Amino acid sequence: MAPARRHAGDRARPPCGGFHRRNDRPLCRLGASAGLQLVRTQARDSMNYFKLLLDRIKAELESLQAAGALPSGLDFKAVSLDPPKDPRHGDVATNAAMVLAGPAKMKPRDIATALAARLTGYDDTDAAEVAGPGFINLRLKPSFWTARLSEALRAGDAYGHSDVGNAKGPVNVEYVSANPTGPMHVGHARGAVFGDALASLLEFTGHDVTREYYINDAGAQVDVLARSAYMRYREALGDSIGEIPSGLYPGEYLRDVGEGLVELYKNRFHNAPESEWLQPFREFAIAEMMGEIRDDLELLGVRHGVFTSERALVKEGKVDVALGDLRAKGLVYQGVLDPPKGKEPEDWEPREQMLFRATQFGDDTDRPVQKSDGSWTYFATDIAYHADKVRRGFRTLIDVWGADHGGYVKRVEAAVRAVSGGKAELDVKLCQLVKLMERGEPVKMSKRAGTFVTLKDVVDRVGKDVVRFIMLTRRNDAQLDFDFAVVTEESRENPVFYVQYAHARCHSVMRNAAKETSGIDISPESLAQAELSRLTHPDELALMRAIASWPRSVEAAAEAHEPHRIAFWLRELAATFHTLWNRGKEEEALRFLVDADPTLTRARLALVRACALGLSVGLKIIGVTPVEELR
RNA sequence: GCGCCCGUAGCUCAGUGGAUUAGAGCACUGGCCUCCGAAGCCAGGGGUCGCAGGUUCGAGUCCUGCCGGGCGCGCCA
Repeated sequence: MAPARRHAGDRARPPCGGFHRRNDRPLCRLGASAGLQLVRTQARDSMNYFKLLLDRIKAELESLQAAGALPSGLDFKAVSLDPPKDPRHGDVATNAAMVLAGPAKMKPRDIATALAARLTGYDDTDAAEVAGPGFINLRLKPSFWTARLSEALRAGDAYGHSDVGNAKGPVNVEYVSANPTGPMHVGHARGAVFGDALASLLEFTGHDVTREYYINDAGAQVDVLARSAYMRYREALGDSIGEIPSGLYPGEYLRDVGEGLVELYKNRFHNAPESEWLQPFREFAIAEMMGEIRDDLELLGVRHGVFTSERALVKEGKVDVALGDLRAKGLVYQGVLDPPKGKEPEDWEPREQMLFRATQFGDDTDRPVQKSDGSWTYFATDIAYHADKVRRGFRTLIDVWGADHGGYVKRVEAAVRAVSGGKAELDVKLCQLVKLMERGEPVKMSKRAGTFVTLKDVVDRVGKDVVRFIMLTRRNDAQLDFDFAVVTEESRENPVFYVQYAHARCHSVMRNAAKETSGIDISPESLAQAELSRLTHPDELALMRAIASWPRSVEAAAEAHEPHRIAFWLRELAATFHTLWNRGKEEEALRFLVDADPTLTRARLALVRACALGLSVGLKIIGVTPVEELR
């Protein structure tokens, strides 16, 4: 298995392609963040209706205090508002009475009754019922939901956008970071999509995000790459090289590199010793591989803003500096590790080496930072790399890795704590395996047999949008089956299709409206003025609720660093819409376009428009192009 | 052996800082197209949330142990 260390990818033939030739500029920054072209809005109130109602509840609690019905000096922090599991319990439920009962030295039900009485007084509230041990279940009137609908329409493409991330400082999302030794495979695609979607999600919630790729161009593997390229170089010069020796990369993809080397150097290194060609060949091959990786990432619509070269990091002495700092703090020392517990390797010998005190920061054992030849270990450069991120001002670091690097998490987390003095936090997101399937049968992959499925193969076959969506239909830490048959199917089983279909249907309605019903302005701004009180059917309300849940869902997904929630939310909204659509087939009065009643039609178009808006905003965050027509 | 992740309906999986009677899709059964896109929708059955303890007024959710699966485990990246 290729030692691809992290997953994910991104691309575009480098405007900053010269990173490994110009050591003076290891970092290239392309300002543009890919994906969303979001309207930057002024500080805006959150449209999260849970927050809105929570504020209301806290205000009423204060009124109760002012009235002497509740002791003063209570902390309302634990008061929360959530959707009840059972819809029959109303629209939202608060635990206020229960969490305050203790501190207030009152019975939960007494607090609940008093609070409920006040909450009933609002125009948009139908009922506030005390239930169970002291919950207050709120039932909201349609006017509450139409107000949310109107907000959504007025917000347009910025619906759900918020500033909650502003306060958290710059965030660095490092993803893909595939080794520049060969083409990317499906596993990389998952990391690429995950990282990119997460970055977009964070941007959408007001975070200052940098998308970063770490180029692992300093290890022994890139020497292997250079030697492999040398074989292909000789091959291109007409030598009969036979089978690629084991230990080198046999891939056909290096033939182009060999030819490129001939073009560049002619036969200059044909019979030269390795010491002469290793470095130039390495640089050339790495540049070529990174070019391919960037091209592949471009296919997926993934673009990083910053590429950091490991080799440059070392050359600039950043590792020496970082380790020197740690040494000065007494966090690096010469020592001998205990053998791994339980299973002792046969060739185990106690060995004195330079160690980082990872145990002081939550790791299980201290970790070596220097090899016996005096060069730094991979971990040492990683310490320096993360120290550099901290130095650049990031306080939240997110690394997206393949699950096979799980054993590495603790030590890097420890390193980040150590180099930042606890000021920065690292969240490592591990992406589990992707299993390629064909109608339920695993697709066999073997690099040797040439049945290796690359990222490009997959994207070429099913398209960028399908790959992106499917990669987010499972949590990152769960294995994912990617079935070629299913993901190209046009049925409910295929979530990409299902969501796109809902979006297309919305636009179909609007197209018909523009065509058949003259004089209706279907722009969101105009529809926000529609007489939304005409929307009263339970399924219409259900759709309004689904749309209204967006701001809270985005915030929660961003906070949890879980972009898959966006994909789930989209399916939910699509399902709610399909239900309402079909209601119109059963009952003609529920169709969206009612010729005899333009006012009603306008209100329903507002609902459809907002639904399309929700679907498209969500799709854009995960990098899927919303389509207005399927065919 | 140690560490991390996972274990929810026959299958694949959600479950939002613990809270009122645990959800969806698939599969299975039965319905819905002279009608805005039936590529869709509706209805029905189906679960000791791996097991055992613990914390709590309350645990799928937090803690401990065990069982099962995945990944990793000193100068590889």
